[in-house]
Amino acid sequence: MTGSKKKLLQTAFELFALRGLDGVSTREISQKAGCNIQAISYYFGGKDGLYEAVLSYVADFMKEESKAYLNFEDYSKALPSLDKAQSVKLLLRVFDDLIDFGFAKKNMYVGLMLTREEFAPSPYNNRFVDKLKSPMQDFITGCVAKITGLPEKEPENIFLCHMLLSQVLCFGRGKNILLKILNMKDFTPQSINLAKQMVRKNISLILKEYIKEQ
Amino acid sequence: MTGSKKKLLQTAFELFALRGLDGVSTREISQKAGCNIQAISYYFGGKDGLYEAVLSYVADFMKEESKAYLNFEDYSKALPSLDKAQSVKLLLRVFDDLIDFGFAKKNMYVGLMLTREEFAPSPYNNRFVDKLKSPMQDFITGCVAKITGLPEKEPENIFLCHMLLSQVLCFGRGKNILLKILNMKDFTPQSINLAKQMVRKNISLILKEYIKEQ
DNA sequence: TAAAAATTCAATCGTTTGATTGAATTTGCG
DNA sequence: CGCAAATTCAATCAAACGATTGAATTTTTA
Repeated sequence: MTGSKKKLLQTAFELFALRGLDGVSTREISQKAGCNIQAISYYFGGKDGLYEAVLSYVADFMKEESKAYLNFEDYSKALPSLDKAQSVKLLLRVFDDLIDFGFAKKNMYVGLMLTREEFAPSPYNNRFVDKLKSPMQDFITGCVAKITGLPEKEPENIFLCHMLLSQVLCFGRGKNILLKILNMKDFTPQSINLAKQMVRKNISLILKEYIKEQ
Repeated sequence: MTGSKKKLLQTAFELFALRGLDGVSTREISQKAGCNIQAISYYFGGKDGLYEAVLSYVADFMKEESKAYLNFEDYSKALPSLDKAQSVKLLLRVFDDLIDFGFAKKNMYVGLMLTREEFAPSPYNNRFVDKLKSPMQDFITGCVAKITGLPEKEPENIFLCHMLLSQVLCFGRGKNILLKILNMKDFTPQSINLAKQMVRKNISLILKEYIKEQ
């Protein structure tokens, strides 16, 4: 990939993540990328094409990132051979990783983009859903169903997954709000550990209760 | 308020909630409101003024709505005279109300607007923060601190509040996702009750654990 | 009812938008 | 080198944007 193309993609990525498709003009993008406006048409066929390329870029980044961890397809495959205790352990580890991911500074724009697309999906949103959202969703519902004994598609299981996941993702999504409340500039490793510890504690508490009821 | 002004405000409210300030043109608003473009300048001084007016309108709507319930200032005032069990009860009732609010169809655009402003605050966002967000935040942190015995401003207390609240708000925010997963068109009273019941169960579980540890 | 105020309207302003043109320049390759 | 492909550029386009003008109309008030 040429320098200009890469620079355009990176610049557009950050600007789109911050302000959305309608909030950024092609002129601003090209200017901040240090190249001509026409390059957008040349490389991406236009503004929409650039946005689509950005989404693909983010999806690929996540895929690459998840080679080592957060590989939900592999987790789902491993699930059948695990017992309940092991499933709980895996789920908690995944949540730990998700919190690390959400807090990592280098993932800031990725997080913004994912949140933005979740709230107001663009026509190219399937880039995320297929490669990312669905595998994660599938793993979590399957894992939780296994732990609780609930049918996977039952509303109670869906709601439970939704609630558990929201407790994890709220740290990535609410970073700025939390920093403001805590009157801090950045999260310390200690506070990240605290978040992970609290998630582990509360979620295992909830799951244990479900196991107890069986 | 004249007919045109009201119609403009209502139309702009729905369009801004769905697509944001940059996503809607004054022409579309005035057309769908059934009046001239110039009326926007006449009544609101321009597009930005209209957006500001929409935010005020939403804040007032929430204030009005919360006269009967969700009155966080009153809850905070009542807090000192409550014991721990009563505080838990109040918190759970507030969460119940929040879920009802989030699921109510008539609050759809309000919910979108609040979510949008939370994710990407406009310059007029203080309309919400002052009238709504802060009182809610204050009540919850105070209430939870009282229940758990944690200092109100301690990171652990802040994180806990954040996690608890996220479990509640996730139903309002994730409505569409949930409906899609559940393959449903609308939430039934039963499923709303299920959500409330699960929130009550999980949150009281978490809080009880904190009480136990003291 | 007549004057005044409030409201609505069509027409148009200057700007910004995304996109295109066609030429200039750089790069890769025999 | 010399040619062709790839890339970059300035200049410009039509369309959409928010805003304004000034007249027409309706409503209010005395």
